[in-house]
Parts: sequence; structure tokens; C-alpha cells
Amino acid sequence: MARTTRSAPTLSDVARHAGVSLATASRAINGSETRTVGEELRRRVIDSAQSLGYAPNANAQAMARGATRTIGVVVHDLTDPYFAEIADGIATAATEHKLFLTLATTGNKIEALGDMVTALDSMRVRAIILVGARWKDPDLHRGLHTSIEQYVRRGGRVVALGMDFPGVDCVHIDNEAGASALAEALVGRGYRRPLLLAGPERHSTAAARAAGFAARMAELGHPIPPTHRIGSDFTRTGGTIGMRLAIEAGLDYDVVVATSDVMALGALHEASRSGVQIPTDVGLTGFGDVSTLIDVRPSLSTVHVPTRQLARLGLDLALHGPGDGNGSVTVEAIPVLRDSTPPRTGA
Amino acid sequence: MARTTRSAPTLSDVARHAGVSLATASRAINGSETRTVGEELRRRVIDSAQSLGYAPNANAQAMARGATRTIGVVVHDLTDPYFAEIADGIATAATEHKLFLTLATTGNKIEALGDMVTALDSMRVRAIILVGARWKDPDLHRGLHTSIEQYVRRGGRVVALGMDFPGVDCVHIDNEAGASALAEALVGRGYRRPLLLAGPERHSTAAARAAGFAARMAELGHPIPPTHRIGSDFTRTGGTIGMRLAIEAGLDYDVVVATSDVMALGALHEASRSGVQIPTDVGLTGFGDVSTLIDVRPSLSTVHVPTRQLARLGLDLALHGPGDGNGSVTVEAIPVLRDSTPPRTGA
DNA sequence: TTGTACGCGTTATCAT
DNA sequence: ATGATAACGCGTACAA
Repeated sequence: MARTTRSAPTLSDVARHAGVSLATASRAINGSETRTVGEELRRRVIDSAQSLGYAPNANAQAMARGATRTIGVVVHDLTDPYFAEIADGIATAATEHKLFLTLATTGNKIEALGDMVTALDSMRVRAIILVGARWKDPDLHRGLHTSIEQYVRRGGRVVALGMDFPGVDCVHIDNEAGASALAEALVGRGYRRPLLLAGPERHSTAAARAAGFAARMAELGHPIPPTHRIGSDFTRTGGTIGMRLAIEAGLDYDVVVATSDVMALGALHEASRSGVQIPTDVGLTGFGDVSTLIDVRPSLSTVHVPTRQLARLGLDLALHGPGDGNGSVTVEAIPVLRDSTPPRTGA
Repeated sequence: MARTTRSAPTLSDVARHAGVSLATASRAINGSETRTVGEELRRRVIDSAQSLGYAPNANAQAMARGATRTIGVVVHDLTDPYFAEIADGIATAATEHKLFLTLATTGNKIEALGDMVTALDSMRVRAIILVGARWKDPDLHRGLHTSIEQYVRRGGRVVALGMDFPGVDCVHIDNEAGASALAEALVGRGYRRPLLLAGPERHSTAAARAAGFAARMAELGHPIPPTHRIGSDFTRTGGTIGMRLAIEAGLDYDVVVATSDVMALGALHEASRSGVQIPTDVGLTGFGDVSTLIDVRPSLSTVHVPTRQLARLGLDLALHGPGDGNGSVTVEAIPVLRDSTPPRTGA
């Protein structure tokens, strides 16, 4: 029975095979809202479709309906477990909603964001979820803004995860509060002289975490001197470099506070390479609580960010939010102290 | 100038605005192969498109052209760094080819694979890349086979990464050879009595690795007794459980050989929890060499699988391969011994 | 309940 | 080089 047809059977083929009209076939297969179809014909159509190996053409459906069932997601780097977790969360949530997901990676090139949005716009995705960090650099975002504006003008919805974006609904992570709470917790364990791996100043997420932490430390009577604030990249390598700089400079500190987990891991790596014992010599904290931390020794103190919830809220917002920025919600980030920051007794 | 139009401007709008025909507008914007358009009109059209905020409708293009520019990718779990790396590799490779990527996750439910393929089929993606493991269970794959068959019948192309699949082009990982080489390397370092965390018997990847390892060990004069072969899940938890079973049974072994990195990590976790020192008491190896291993101590011996290359070859095959299974290629898996398997002196 | 016919936005074939 | 116009596959208002 191996049919060697080169092109796909269409709904017309199915209709003809079942001896019904195109409309009936359509209704039988995709079930119209308003119309219903007789059980007899319904079976005939389904059977025909089955035996012809019919698969509806989603593109044609999109045209006729004026809407697709896919949502667009833009991440910077799937290799980063933080992004991977969020992407996975969105993917599973999407599956539950019977939605599909077209995913684009920028490869950490923020300039590419605008183009990705435009491309997803062309595909007429139902919504676009931007996940990642925003840079405090208008130039980098100029193209992005107009892309978003055009998309929204057609009725598209945009949601930003983990970054603020004026005019679009955001799922905001309370980085300041989380970092602030971390400062308190560390002071509570006896830490006084943090080395802050702050990340790039213009990286808004890193900046928020650094600011929240520094502010609370100052309030608690332990202001962080500029020397103890290093602004390397917001990556693992950035953590490595920051740590090396601190070691070479011979700085004095009792805990290394990184603004992201991967930075902390980079710092940990460099520390052990340089003979700095963690946590014996100094403590170490990250931010994010990515799941791969579970296999790192010593277990890393960090600030937990609920990526699962982030993803779920993001999709909800993308589907049902107002879409004008008024639907923004905030998720909490909560410190989790582990073995990398044991209580410090001495001054 | 804020236009508040609800629906997207179409190519007709652009054509009218520029005072040209639809055909000319189309050619000016997307550049036909056969026809060319005068510089004068070309500019007018581009300008009109710009000022109207026109974005081509990819669905309509797909209809008219009879082909999309997107490829489908199915992975089981983005949370697993192995899948994440491959997905990221495919995504960046796709971007280079100006292709888009719609990604589906099965959530480790292999039964769902067939449905995912059917869905991607409906979207008329150019090619489908299946990444992951195949189970030696015909029932699990029955639906998948017919889905693939239908898709291929329409001219679709399917590529399988890291799993064999009859009739489709595969990028095969030489698990047997890699595991075999690992056995040699371990024996070379003085290991004699491995505990094999073999994974599920019906999981083809796990089985291939276990078989390759066991066979070579036997050849080298150190056959693995059935007691030292544990078949827990092919997951981190599986590694944890397998390790616990071995410890509770009081088995004697000098190295734990896991069939995947995440299993090894689970085993490492359980070992440290139970007071078994790695690598002092026993050695440990994984399989895959996922990038997150870099932050694990002791550094984990494993078998390197070139995920980047895997992804790239996969996309190439998906685009240019014969599509009938004759384009299959194999990538090597090479042992990398690190600190978790130091040379053993004693017997 | 079923069928007819038009429209969705674009490309491609044919004239001009 | 440019312009009509017929597909592409489907949903749906309208008619029966």
C-alpha cells in the first residue's frame, strides 16, 4: 500500500475521499465552534483522513484563522543552565496549553535581539517571551524597541522575563530585595568584608543585585569600598577574571559575593587554582540557584530564583496579560545559605 | 504618527503606497530569482515598506512557496546539560543558515515523540531533528514510526542524533568504541574491578556503552560479574540509587563506571553522603563530558562526546542528506581521564 | 446539518 | 522591467 505521492494530501483530498464537502471535512476534523456534524459523516471523514495520512497544514490554518498556535522565545545562551531551565519551563508549560514554541538564541549578542523579534513577528507568533538581561545602553536597544513596537501594533504580545522593559508586561525578579536579604544573612553569619563581583555596571540585572547588596551592607555598618567591587563580565569567565584580579591585588575580604551562580563557579575555579580555600579561607555566594549547583562542592550559598514559576507566569502573562506593561508581576528571590558560607567566628 | 491599526499592513498596502503592482512589490522586497526590478521603484517600495512598518507574513510565504524556513527539534529535557548543549548547537547553526527552530520537549515521555513529530509535520518544517535515546521497545516507537513515515512521504527529512533509527539519516555516537577505550584506559591505570551503573537494559545508548565497556573488560581478563552490573534509571537519580544499592550490598569494586555523566554525578552525591571517598576509596567515571562537569570536584573522568559537532552534522544532514538513512555518519567518543580516576597501584 | 464561495497574504506564471 | 492573475490549503459567513 506504499503510496509514493510526493506532496501532502489536502483537506480537499480527504473531503473527496469521504464524499463530503470541504466545509464538512473541516468541521469534522477541527471541530467548529458554531457548527456540528453528524456522527455518520464525522466517522467517514476521520477514517478518510487516517487512511490518506492527512495532516492539517498549520500554515494554511494560520492564514485562514489569522492566528498561529506558536509562541516565540528568545534566550541568549541555552548552555547557561539558568536560561536552559527557563526555556524548559516555558516549553513544558506551552505543551500543556497545546502551544508550540519557536526558539531563538542570540548567542549573547544583544544587538541581535531586535532582529529575532522581527523574525518572530514575521512568523506571526502569538506572543514573544524575551528572557535575559537588559543593558542600560539605549543604543543596544534602539532597534529592539522599534521591533517590539511594530509587533505590538499588530496586536502581538511581548513579555520580558527577568528584565524590566517599559511598555511590556514583565516578570520581574526582586533582585534588590534578594541581594539585600543575602547581605543580612551573611552579616548574621559573621561576615563583614565582602568582595563584590558586581558584573558590568550597565548590565541591569547585575547592577540591581550589586546595588541591593551594597546598600544593605552599608546600612548594617559595613560599607563596601570601591576597591572591593569588581566589574568583570556577567559570565563564568568574568567570575574567574574577577577572582584573579582580587587575588593578584592582595585584597582582604572574608566572602566573595558574585552576582550570578556561573560567576561564582568561575570564581570558585580560580580560587582553587590559586590555592585559596573555600570556604576555609573565604566564603562564596552566587545568585540564581541553578539546578546544576547541586553537584558543586562545597555546596554553594546563593539566592534562589524560582525559574519554574518565572516561566509559568511568563507564559500566562503572554497569553492573558494586558500586554501594555500593567500586568507586570514580581517574584521573590530568597537567600539559601549552604556550606560555602559557614558561620564566621573571628572578626 | 502613532498609527493604531489593529491588523498588519500587507504587501498590497505597500504596493499601493508605492504606486506599483503587487508583483513588483514582492520582487523588490524578497528579490525574485528570475526577475529583477528597477532601482527607482525598488527604493520606493523599500521606503514604503519601512514607513508602513511592513513585515512579511511567513505563513503566507510558506503557502505560496510551498516550503518553510524552520526546522523542528525534539529533545527530552532541556534541563539536562547534554540536551541543552545540543539544542544550543543546533540553534546557533540554524541561525547561520537563516533558519528558525521550533523546539519541542517530551518531558522524558518517549511515548510523546510520535505526537511531536506529527505536530511538526503539520507545521511543514523543513526537517526534523530527533535528539536523544532510543528504547529497545517496539511498542514505544510504533506511533513514532508511522508519524515519521508520513512526514517523510511528503518529502520531509528526519535526522536522529545519538540514536539509531532505521530508515533515517543518523548522527551516530560510537558509544561502544568509546566505552571500550575507556575500559582500556582504566585498566591501564590499574583498575580491575569496576562497578557498572549500566542504566536500563532497554535504553539503547546506555546498553551500547555498558556492552562496549563490559566486552573490553572481559577481553582484558577482567570480566564483570552480574552482581557488579546495576540497571537503574539513566538519570541523576538513577545514579544515586545505583550507588546506594552497591553500598548497601557491600560490594567490592575499585571504580564506579556510570553510563552517563549525570548518573555519575548522582553516584558521586550518594557516595559522599555515605562516606565513600572519591577518588580515594574508589574511582568514578561518567560518559558525555557535558560542560557543567568543569565545576565538579574531583574533576570527573568521562568519555567526551562532541555535542557541538553532533549538532552541526545533524543540521547539515537534515538540510543536504539523502534522507533515506544512507547519509548516516558516526562521531567518535574519546575517553578523558581526570582526577576521579587516579592511577591505582595496589591490586 | 450540509454545501458554496470567498478571503487570508504571498509567490509564480504568464502576458505585455 | 512591469503588471494581471491564478494558485497555495484552509476557515467561515452565507445560503440551502
